[in-house]
Order: sequence, then structure tokens, then C-alpha cells
Amino acid sequence: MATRNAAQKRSQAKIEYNAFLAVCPSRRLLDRISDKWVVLVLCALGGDGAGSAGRPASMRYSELARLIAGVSQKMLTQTLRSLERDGLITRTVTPTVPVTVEYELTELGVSLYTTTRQLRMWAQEHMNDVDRHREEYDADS
Amino acid sequence: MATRNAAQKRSQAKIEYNAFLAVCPSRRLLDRISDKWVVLVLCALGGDGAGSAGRPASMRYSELARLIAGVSQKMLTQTLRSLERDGLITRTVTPTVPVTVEYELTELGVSLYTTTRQLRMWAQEHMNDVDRHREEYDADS
DNA sequence: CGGAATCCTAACCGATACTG
DNA sequence: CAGTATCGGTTAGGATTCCG
Repeated sequence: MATRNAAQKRSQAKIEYNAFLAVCPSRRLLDRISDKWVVLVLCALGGDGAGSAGRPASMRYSELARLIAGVSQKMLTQTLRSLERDGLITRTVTPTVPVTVEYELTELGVSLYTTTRQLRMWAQEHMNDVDRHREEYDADS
Repeated sequence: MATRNAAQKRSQAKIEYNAFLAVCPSRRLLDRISDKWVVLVLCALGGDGAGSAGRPASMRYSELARLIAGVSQKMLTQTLRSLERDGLITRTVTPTVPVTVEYELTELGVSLYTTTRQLRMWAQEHMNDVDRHREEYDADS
């Protein structure tokens, strides 16, 4: 039993992931990427911040902090670490003085970015629709 | 000043929404839809739960609770209310005994569903990739 | 059946201070 | 510059009970 490692377990069967099941690993993954900071960081690194130029670019820590208004150091660092661990972004340290740290989307990160980008665009495009519905809803109280 | 209502404010200018700005309404909207329960409810009502049949369908409260494993009454009700308020779903009460309540995506809801569906699919499809990166990352500790 | 209301605790998260 | 560490408040969110 103890001789079987995680990689072997994974390859032993073609698992059918189902995010609706609470116990399914993909559900926990969905929980993680359904996070506002994750979405905003991916959008930033995807290039959404550069006047809709929209090409993935590497960004420094301070650039990200400036672009993503309202994020605390803690949450930004925490989010970046988890994204790095999951293989969605790379972290490159250049030992200048002071140190320079660049973050960049990996190929895997870009594949998720294409979706988070739509999420951000949807929010911006349908803001008025949602607002109108809210007023309507709040009126019939 | 006090005579100008929200609707007039909205129509007075074509606002350029930018979700990166903390003060922007679209940012708050993005924060809301970047929520796991929102994503799961939209996916459920979009038809993702029906063996990938994938056609939007109306569902009862108890059906949703059963499909979305692990959600509490409180969070499910809370999420459904906010989605209804935002105009993404409709809530229909049929006064049978006991009462029957059906939830269904609106047109606006369907437009967001197309994106949340991709989010859920991404999680399921890339689960193995992410797991592999995590093991690798945790190994160099 | 489909909630509402209450209580309560875990976690998230922001603010602050310190470091290489 | 790019973090880490700690503390404390807010809130998400679970469990339970009751209701139309």
C-alpha cells in the first residue's frame, strides 16, 4: 500500500472528474479559481490592464499591486503563491539591488485566462443590465 | 441634488467601466460572480448536471440542493436571492401543497452561464495538470 | 417543500510592523 | 523592492430550530 505514490494513483485510472461532487478534487480547484483575486491577477497578467491591448506580458510585483486596486500585500502574495504552485504563473527573481521579481502566465495560465477574461468583460458589459434589475427588485419590497 | 435618481445618473453619461478599479461598480459585480456558489448554481441551471446534456432547464430548490453537493440551505438560498435580484435567474412559486418553487436562467443568466461553464470545464479538464505542478512545487521545499 | 431566523465559530482578510 | 509575520476585526458560512 505505502509503495504506491500519488503519481501512480493518478495514472492507474482515467478519472471522471465532476465538479458538482463536494469530494471531487476538481471541485476544490473550481473553488479556488472562483476567487476574485485569482480572476483579477490572471486578467492583469493576460494584458487586460494595458488599455485593452490584451497581450500576455510579464509584470513586476509592484505593477500588479498598482493595477489591481484595493488588493493588500497579503492577498496579492498569497494569490500569486497559489497560482505559482498550481503551475499557472512563473515567478522569476533577478538579483539586482533591490531585487526584481517578474510574474508571467504559463501556457496553462493562458488557457484559464481566456475564460477569466470573459468573466471580467461580462461584468463590465452587463453592469447596467444588472443595476436596472436591482432597482426593479428593490422597488417591489 | 436630491432630485436626481439612480436611473438618471446612469443615463447621464456613457460610463467606461473598468473592473481593475476598486471603486468601479463592475468590480463589485466581478467580485460577486467570482464566487463558487454562483458558478455552481449557474452551471446547474445551465444543465451541466444532467449528464452533460447541457440544456438550460428549470430546477426546484431541492434539486439544486441535491446536485450541488455540500451547499448549506443558507448559502443556497442566499445565492439564489442575489442571482434573482441581479436578474440572472427567475423564481417561480406554484402554490401547490406543499409549495413548489422553480428556478430558471434568464437570458442574462444564460449569457453568463456560457462563461461559468467554461470555468467548471477547465477545472475538470486540467485537474491532472494542476496536481502534477503541485507535487513538483511541494517537492522543492 | 422551501424557506426564515438565530446562534456561533472558523476563515478570511486588512492594517501594521519588520526584513533581506 | 518584494516580501514575511503577527494581530485583530469582519464576515462567510455551518448547525439548529421553527414556520407557512
